[in-house]
Amino acid sequence: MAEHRPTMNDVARTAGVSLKTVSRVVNGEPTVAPDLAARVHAAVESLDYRPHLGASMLRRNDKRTRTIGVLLDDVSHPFSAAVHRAVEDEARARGVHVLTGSLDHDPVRERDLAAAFAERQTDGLILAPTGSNLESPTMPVVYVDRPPTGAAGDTVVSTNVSGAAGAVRHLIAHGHRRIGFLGGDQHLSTARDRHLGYQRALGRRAGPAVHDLRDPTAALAAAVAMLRGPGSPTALFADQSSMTIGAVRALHRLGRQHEVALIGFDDFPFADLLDPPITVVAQDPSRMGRTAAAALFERIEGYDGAPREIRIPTTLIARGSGEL
Amino acid sequence: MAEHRPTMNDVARTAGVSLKTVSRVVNGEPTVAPDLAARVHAAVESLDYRPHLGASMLRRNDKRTRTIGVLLDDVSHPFSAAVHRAVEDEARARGVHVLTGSLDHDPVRERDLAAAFAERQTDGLILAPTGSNLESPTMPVVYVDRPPTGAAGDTVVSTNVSGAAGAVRHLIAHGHRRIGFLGGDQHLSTARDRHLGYQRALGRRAGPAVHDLRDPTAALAAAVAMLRGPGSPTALFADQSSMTIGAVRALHRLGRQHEVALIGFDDFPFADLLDPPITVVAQDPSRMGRTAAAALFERIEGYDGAPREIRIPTTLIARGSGEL
DNA sequence: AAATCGAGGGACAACGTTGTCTCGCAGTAG
DNA sequence: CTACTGCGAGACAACGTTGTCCCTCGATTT
Repeated sequence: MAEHRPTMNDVARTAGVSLKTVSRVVNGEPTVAPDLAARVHAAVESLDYRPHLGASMLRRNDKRTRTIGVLLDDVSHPFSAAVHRAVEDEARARGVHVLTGSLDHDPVRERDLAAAFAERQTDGLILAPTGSNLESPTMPVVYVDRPPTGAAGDTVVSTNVSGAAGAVRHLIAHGHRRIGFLGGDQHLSTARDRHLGYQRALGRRAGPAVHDLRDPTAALAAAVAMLRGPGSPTALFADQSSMTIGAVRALHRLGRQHEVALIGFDDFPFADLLDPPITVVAQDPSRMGRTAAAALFERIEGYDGAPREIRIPTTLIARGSGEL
Repeated sequence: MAEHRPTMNDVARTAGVSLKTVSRVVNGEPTVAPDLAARVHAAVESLDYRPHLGASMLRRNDKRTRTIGVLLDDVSHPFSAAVHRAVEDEARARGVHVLTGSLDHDPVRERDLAAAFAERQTDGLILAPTGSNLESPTMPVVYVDRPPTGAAGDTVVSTNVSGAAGAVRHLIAHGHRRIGFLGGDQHLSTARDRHLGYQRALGRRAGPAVHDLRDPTAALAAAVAMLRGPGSPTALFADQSSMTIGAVRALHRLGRQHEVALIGFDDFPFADLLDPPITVVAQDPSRMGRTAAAALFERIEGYDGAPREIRIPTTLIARGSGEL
């Protein structure tokens, strides 16, 4: 015959009890006699019965799916990956599973995936917003890395302005006056905030700045041009790790890695093994992920306070490249 | 009133058609008059109706959930993260979503998560097996990075033996005779295979070997001990990136990074920026992920051939640390 | 010994959707 | 003018599970 998934009815028949009793046992209700429960468990084992999640969800439509969605820029990027892992750990502690997606800063993908997750009835969403306006979400959402545009919700961000300002002040304290800025996509508030911190620390002395760099290669080219140009800076500030990598490559290519200072925003692996070791403003992506997950689960549990902005402090890790 | 999710019935009422017609429109059946379809679409929009996935799955129980599971060692590890991203891209191209989990080499977690995903009715699973015996899975599974124990299935692996042997032969060709081995958990076939490649290339000349190193710190200590001990090797081979990092730190700490050669299995970010740049046997995790996903989708589509072992070639990237 | 009580367990309906069947109606042929 | 065809659309049942209600049966009380 056609083999079909065993149902509660099948279990009930082999255990010699009623359908409802099986349901009780499976759901752990206490009002079942021990011997019956044992018979049911045995039948479940022998048939390899698994409850049909769809049917269960249908009947008690209040039930959580115990699944959340996590939409980040790129799950293979170290920052996103660390956030993802931290969220997963928090979720696991609560028996919740995680659906993931990489957005690559594409608003269309953001909208599609958010809608798909909504349809799948995830209980909530952790989102690194692309910056386009989003429709008001149909489930709890916590934003991470940057605030949403055109919506409100709990947001977990790094202290971008003060972190960048601290880095630049560190350079100033070591005697630098001409400090170049290498920045990514200005549509993202992180890039804007870090540039703002840079400007605040320098005031009128703000040096050459290049924005909207797409990748390390673009940053490399921009850094080389900046260092060869007139009024060549004595120090560089890079607003994210891919910019920092480009800057490192540029300095090595020019052979000036020991005479031009460099501080990067966001730590990266092996920064301490380079020559010179790279001074960075470290974010704490694990803590950001944990915090975002904790906030999301509070919302899922029903907390209904005003949107919160949670700022995770950055740490200046002086390794030698910024103190030249 | 209690606000509840709009149902097809609500849509039917506002559109002034029957329940079934709404079902037809939502499912894109062609036999609906255009004006009715338009009315239904308008009603769907205005009510923000979303089909209830559970109910849908219940009725047509053949339907795919269009979700797969991906269980890797640690989604924040660069190798796993790259595999994950590649799988996600393949899945997206097919309109499939991805549930993730990090196993941390824990067989309990592997079993729990695989069972949970099965219950959620994922269409398939991509798994980096922990090495414990697993029960025969209830859905298509493709193994990645290493083959399963006590089960059979499509498996996507790197050419571990020949890759490691090639690296060691590279060292031999540059005059090295005493070559130390730094290896991870021998329960994993990757560690065993890479050690086997090392042994094959060296034959009777196999040098000092340390196994079961847990992390870079352990590898650092082992490398220092090895280099200070009698018959100190002139070259090191590290069987995975965390071992390589430990070896790099050890060489730097001893100040011998320019006199002891080093080749690591698995590339890592910025290996080319270190001093000296690190020669590695690069895996291709993106291709492994894409290949695994492609194989999984073939299985999901019903392909039922014998289990395949797909070997993804490694590439020796000579950067300077292995040619001292 | 009769009445009461409580707990275990079963019958039944309902969740939101889709497959099947049927019906109505317009268009066409006989 | 009737009969037939075909297509669009509605009525109804069914998917597997859980909530509600009720019944049974043994134990306790008076």
